[in-house]
Amino acid sequence: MNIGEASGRSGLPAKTIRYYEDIGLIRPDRGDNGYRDYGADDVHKLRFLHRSRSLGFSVEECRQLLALYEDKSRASADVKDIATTKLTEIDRKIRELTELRRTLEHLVHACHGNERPDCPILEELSEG
Amino acid sequence: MNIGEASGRSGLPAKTIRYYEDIGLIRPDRGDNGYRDYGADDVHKLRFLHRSRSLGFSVEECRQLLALYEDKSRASADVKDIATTKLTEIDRKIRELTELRRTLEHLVHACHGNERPDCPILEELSEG
DNA sequence: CTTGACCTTCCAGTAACGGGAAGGTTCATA
DNA sequence: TATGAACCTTCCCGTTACTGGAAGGTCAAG
Repeated sequence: MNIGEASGRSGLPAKTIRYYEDIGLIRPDRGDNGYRDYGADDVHKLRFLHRSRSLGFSVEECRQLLALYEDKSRASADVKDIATTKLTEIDRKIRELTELRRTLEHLVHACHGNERPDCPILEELSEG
Repeated sequence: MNIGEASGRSGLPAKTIRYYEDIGLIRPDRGDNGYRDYGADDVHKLRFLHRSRSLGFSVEECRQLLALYEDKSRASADVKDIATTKLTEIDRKIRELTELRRTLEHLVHACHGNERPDCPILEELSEG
């Protein structure tokens, strides 16, 4: 199938699919006309990539996961390590954002948001 | 003062300070030797930038905040609008990450992480 | 035979810097 | 006075993961 259909089936934009080929994640066949030709397994990989990217794995992590997925002799512990590390990162991000949220909300509440020029938000930003 | 001292006082790397100049956020004087020469107000602005960047405002938002900060006739409502929008964004990010976290944790718990090649994480990634 | 929807490659840009090269300046020390 | 370290300068490339667009080839329908 052409890239348009592979795009439709995988949910990834054609541009992204070409990019994934550029960086060596997939290697579709080519037709006589030069068009890329995707098989069912290619689409399967693309869906795998789509899903793991949307779960917050970086492209390089996806490359590792894909390699593990294709290596029938790999240990599931390898995969679990990657996912656990990612979980820790997500936890940290959530903590940071929550802290940020608290500070920002404090500022927003302190500002009366009227026509007068005095603004506690700017004052705190300039001193903090 | 030279860029090194401005860096030390503002907490921003010298590279970042030069970058902020490139994109027009600050305009320090220059000495006869070509060195940048920062005054107390420059450092003040740099600290303002440092603080607002660390609160999650983009550089362009910082540019707006800085303009508002320097515009003595602005209404505090303008500032509050920017901060409130940012707060909404942060809330959305926290929600997305929390959802991600839940899915990933589910996967990690489902994986026994032993030497056998079957792995629920990879299976779900390839189907999801 | 033409039109429009595909497809191709390549080039450039995004956000916000960081690394490092090549070279000038300043200051303390031998 | 020389010299070496520690500054400073500009410039260019690399990062992440794409996205947009230009210029041009291909294909199916009418």
